Amino acid sequence: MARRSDHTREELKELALKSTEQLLNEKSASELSTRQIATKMGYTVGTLYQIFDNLPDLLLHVNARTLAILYQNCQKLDLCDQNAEKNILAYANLYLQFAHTHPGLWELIFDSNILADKELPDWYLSQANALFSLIEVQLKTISPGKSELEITKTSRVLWSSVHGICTLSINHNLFSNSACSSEELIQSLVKHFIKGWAA
Amino acid sequence: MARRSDHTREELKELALKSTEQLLNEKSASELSTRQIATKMGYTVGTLYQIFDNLPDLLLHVNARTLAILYQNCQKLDLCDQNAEKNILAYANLYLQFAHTHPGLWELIFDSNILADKELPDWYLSQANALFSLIEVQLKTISPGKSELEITKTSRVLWSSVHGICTLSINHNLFSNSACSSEELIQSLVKHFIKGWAA
DNA sequence: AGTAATTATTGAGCATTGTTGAATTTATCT
DNA sequence: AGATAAATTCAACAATGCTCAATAATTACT
Repeated sequence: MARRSDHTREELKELALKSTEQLLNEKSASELSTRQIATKMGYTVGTLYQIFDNLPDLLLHVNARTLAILYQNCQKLDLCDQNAEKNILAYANLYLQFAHTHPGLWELIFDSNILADKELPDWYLSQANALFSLIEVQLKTISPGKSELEITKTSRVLWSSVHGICTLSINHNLFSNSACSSEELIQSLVKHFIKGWAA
Repeated sequence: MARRSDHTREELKELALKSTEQLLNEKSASELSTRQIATKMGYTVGTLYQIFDNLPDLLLHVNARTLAILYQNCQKLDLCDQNAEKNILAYANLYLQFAHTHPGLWELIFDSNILADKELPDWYLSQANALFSLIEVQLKTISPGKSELEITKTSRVLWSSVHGICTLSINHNLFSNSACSSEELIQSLVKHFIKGWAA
């Protein structure tokens, strides 16, 4: 039996998230189980349910950390002051690369089944909005004249489109026979869309 | 006990697919179960496993029918000979509307967990390619000079992007606080991308 | 220090899942 | 009719998320 003073509540939370993230490096989100996570922590399921409401709740917290890491990585990029399109492409490629190197974590963010259609809490939505803001900043330098709503809309279009390319090229191989890499697709998207949008 | 001459093998297959499709009108793909499907058919699970290898196999056949319906709907559209951009937008809106009116069927197509990462068979991939071809036809009328590879690539970009917008606006409400409808996002995408691409 | 109250942890138990295979029922053929 | 073949059923298995009484460990109090 794990001694109850081995970890504080906070440490247990951290331990649970870390264990889940490790498991997601080896297997897909749908193969996760509470017993597996608990075992990896060195505890049993009961303890898990003392920290999180349920599995979807745990996974939501994993997702929050993933979004935070994505945001941090975005901020580490050394952007080019003169070329906003280049910056947006850098963001997009970072997104794509993250999806490739951490497919488990990435899939989990968009797996609506596993998250059980819970209403996303505000603290979670603001994290997502922070990522949108990065693109909006760049869009404003391209077309300072456009309205705030137009900037918002366009950031959503770009994000969703990049996301769609990641989804279809990673999870599903509907494109298998074609010789187009996802990098090429994303480059085409960003280049042509911004060209047409800024005109 | 269902009499064994009640349905032929083919009729059972049809019955299973129809029952699954009906269930997907009421609940999401992750809530499906073999026992539920069998009950709706008026049979038990064993019979189901005589027709399909397993649940992923059954769902793959459901998806094939969904793709076929999508393709049929696309062909029913009365296209405008003079305006390829308009046609592509019509395809995109049809796609979006289908996702809205049949969320269960639509989610299932892209649920990699439920399909268990099976290699997609050729007959399935060709159905998907048929849909791509529709867009390629339109793209060629816009820019007859572009190479075959460029046309292929661009159809993938457009499809994936439209798909991404559907995904993020239907399954997940990351955009909840913004006032952008998915129709607007798709219109922006198609309009600006094609403008920049054709230039 | 010793006992009582509190809190953490466990693990058996419940309903449900996909899948299998032996038993049973139904149809066909001689 | 009797035998063979095939379709259908259902009990069983392992694994799932989650719960809750029992147990163990720590703290509080006298």
